[in-house]
Amino acid sequence: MPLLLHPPLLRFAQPPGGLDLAATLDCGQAFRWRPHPDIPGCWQGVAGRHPATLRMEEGDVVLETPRPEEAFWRRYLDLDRDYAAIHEIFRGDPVLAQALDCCPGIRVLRQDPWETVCTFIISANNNIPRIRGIVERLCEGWGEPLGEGLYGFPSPQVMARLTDQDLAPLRAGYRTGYLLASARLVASGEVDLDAIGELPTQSALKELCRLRGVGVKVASCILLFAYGRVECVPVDVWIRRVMERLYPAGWPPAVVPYGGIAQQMLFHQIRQNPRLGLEP
DNA sequence: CGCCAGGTATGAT
DNA sequence: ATCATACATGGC
Repeated sequence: MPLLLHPPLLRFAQPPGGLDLAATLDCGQAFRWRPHPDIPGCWQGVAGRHPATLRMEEGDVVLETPRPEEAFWRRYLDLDRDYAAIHEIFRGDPVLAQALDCCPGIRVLRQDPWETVCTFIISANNNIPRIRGIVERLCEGWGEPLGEGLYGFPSPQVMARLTDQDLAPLRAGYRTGYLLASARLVASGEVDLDAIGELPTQSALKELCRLRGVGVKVASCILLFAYGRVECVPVDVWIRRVMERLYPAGWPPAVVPYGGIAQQMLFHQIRQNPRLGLEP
């Protein structure tokens, strides 16, 4: 069997601050990556309409993908952001220093906005394995075939024409209606996801909340995980507990501009060890 | 059976 | 404005 599913190779020199693929691709910000069944440390999946297999080699990122779209992947993996400098700031705070020891190479992705809208609508009051399953069935049913059993994420135009019955196989429950209503708002241009990228964070948040099934928390996830607004902090039950307990006055001032990255590290750490947020 | 899962929408104070 | 409750589904 070929080692390389997607022969054309793309290689990026070790980014500042490093990259931990497992921590980054499997930490609850993206739902379409899975460990390669045979090759340890290797991940395969789809970003938007771009399939790929990823692995690390001596600190470098190595990507197998049908077309070598370097700019796309550089942006997707946030390789141009200096995480080493951000880690330096986090080192000044005992809690974040500890989180950093736990997951040093975690990065915040810049995913496709529409895909992120949908995956986080689905995430509400749901668990991660089930979110994965619903997203997978959505793409297999309505996404563009990309070969090798992979599918792109269906566009808002395609989803806007679907019915409740079309999406019944997803088993998404009441979120199905939210997906369809949101697809129609985006497809009609009533909510403009490109324009939102140019808005100040507060206005962008408000605009995203016009979508069905999108409240403040989901909107924050979209700004953080699709638009690179790393100051945005999605507050779920876990993070709320941690913040109340450990940062009653909010982040240290130097951390504020990178609160979303700090949040992501803490979330990852909690998932590995649920103690952090809970006890005295 | 009841509880929970990266919440949100809705209607009542 | 704040607060309680229902909401589909599946795993434990």
